[in-house]
Amino acid sequence: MLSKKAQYALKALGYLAEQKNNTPVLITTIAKEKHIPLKFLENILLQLNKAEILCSKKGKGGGYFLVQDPKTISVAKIIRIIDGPIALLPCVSLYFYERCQDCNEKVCRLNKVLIEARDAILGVLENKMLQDIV
Amino acid sequence: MLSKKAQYALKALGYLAEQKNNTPVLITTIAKEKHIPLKFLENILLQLNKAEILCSKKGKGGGYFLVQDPKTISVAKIIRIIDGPIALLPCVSLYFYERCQDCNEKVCRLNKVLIEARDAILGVLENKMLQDIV
DNA sequence: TAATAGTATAGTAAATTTGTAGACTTGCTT
DNA sequence: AAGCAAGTCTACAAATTTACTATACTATTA
Repeated sequence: MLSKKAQYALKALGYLAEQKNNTPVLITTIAKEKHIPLKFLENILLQLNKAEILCSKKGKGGGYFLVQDPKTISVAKIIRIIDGPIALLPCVSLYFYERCQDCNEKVCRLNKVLIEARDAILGVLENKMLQDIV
Repeated sequence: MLSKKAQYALKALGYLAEQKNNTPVLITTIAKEKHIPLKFLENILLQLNKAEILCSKKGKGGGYFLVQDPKTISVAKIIRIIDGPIALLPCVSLYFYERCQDCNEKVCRLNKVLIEARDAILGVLENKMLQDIV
């Protein structure tokens, strides 16, 4: 399941993607519009900023705005930045891979099943873009 | 991601599915063979027992054994019993549905995307059986 | 009836999630 | 250059969940 944080991130990014001319929006505005706790949202936006999904402008008239075209940011990418792996176990994760102890991946049948499951869900989430959820 | 509990459940059920004649196996044996903390495993097996995935026999010569054919128990079912929803949000869960506040499902585009994602992953997990992971 | 083996309930420690506080930095405007 | 607007950073704290433990109980069978 997605965390609240990831849900908030998707909502906030959706809101930014809706803006005309990609003009800076105040954190406060996003928080109010999307009913997200202000300070929590600050953290989230900062994290997305560091991941270079969005940019900020300080001072008067500042705020957050998207850096990339909403057509090019996948839902999978956003989820990974906030929640980490999409796969059901680390041993089948593409971006957060960790070896299982107690199990030989070459032989493990569960591994094979979960790789199939991962590919199935990524088939959707990698191809759905921010634009598709506004 | 799957919890340890769900991983242990899959391992334990896999072990039971491997037994010839479906003869009762001691919790202690499963715990040792599969390196699962004994008391934790007791809870897990009890939960699977209540969900009617497996049966128990008390007294000498007792233990746990499968009630159903491993061909008929899906990986999805086991995960649901232990971890609950497979979907990414409650508002797209088939078995653990809860309405979103703050969002109209009829209009919400994220809802549509996550339903697609759910169907994709269930396409795999509902069709992979316990037998497929031993 | 003693030993075996599962049942049930509650508790606890660690980790994670969710959210808060407050001081700090940067940049715009006058 | 002053002063305010707005994002940055670090740390903390409450709530929840996860992973695991303890203990007492019940049912079965030799």
